[in-house]
Amino acid sequence: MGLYRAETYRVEDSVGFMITRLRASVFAAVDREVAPWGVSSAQAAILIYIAHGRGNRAADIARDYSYDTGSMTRMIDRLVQKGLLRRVRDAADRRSVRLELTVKGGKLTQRLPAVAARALNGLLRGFTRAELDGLKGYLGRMLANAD
Amino acid sequence: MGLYRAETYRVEDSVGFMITRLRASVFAAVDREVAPWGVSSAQAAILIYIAHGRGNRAADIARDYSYDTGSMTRMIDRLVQKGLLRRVRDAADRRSVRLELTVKGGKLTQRLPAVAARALNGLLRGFTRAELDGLKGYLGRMLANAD
DNA sequence: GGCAAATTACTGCCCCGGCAGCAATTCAGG
DNA sequence: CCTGAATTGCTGCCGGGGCAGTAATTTGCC
Repeated sequence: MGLYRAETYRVEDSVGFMITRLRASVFAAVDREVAPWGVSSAQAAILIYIAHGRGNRAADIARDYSYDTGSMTRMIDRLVQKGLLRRVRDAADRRSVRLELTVKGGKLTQRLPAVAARALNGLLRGFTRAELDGLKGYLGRMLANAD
Repeated sequence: MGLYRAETYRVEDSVGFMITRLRASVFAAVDREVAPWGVSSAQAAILIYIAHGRGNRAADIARDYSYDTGSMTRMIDRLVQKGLLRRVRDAADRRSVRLELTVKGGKLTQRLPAVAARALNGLLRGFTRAELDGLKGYLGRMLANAD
């Protein structure tokens, strides 16, 4: 009854394999673009999140990006070590650590959206707006099925 | 001119973010299914490749799956350690190591395609054949743009 | 008010994967 | 035949990410 059957299953035909490969390509493309600024694509996503004022605690990012909080801690470690982010203990709720962009981090982050957009547009060469919406619709439906 | 613009760029709207999330969901779904047999989704893909007789050297798998050969070495290490795979030095070309399924590995691998198919079908609930083809078409076009 | 439950951050341990560099081996051209 | 190039597999090092467990703190409920 399903679309994939055991007898004819080939890894390379599976949508899982294609997505794994494409994810690697997206990472590589964005990494290439942001590398001159000394950050990775995953790090850039964190910086943009904070710069947009969407939240400033590790738990916020972990929730919105579906990340593990343990991974977040280490991700922030790397950004702090690069001098782009600062940890400030929250006086009101002392369990929390507020994340603040340093001056250097703020300047850098202004550049990142344009750079990320360029990388994605390269991968979407030849796509119409409607096709992108169609693709995102398919991805959204699979994500909904995953819950 | 591109579909994404710096001024309106939001990480969660980007197709890159959705693909990253979906890849994690696919991994998690397949991992859940194959976990009872003591392997991961990535390991299952290697075993299926070998069982299908598509090639039996690390370099073959690395090429067809777009993997790094260093990663392959470690992946094979884990499968050998679990007693599912055996390394046999090739007498004809002594640079090569032929990979052979052990009896235990062969028995296990027979089960894997059905299990992987079930996981994918769960993620594709509600998809028609045409929609799956449409999705794969989009993914294929992005992959082609990445080269 | 006091105690249980939830939240936040962190840590250790694991798997996955890229890059660069290496040694052994094979192959191809002069 | 011999030397340089290519291939194969391995290693160290790094970033990314999940899971489980822990300590500190806050919150909610009796």
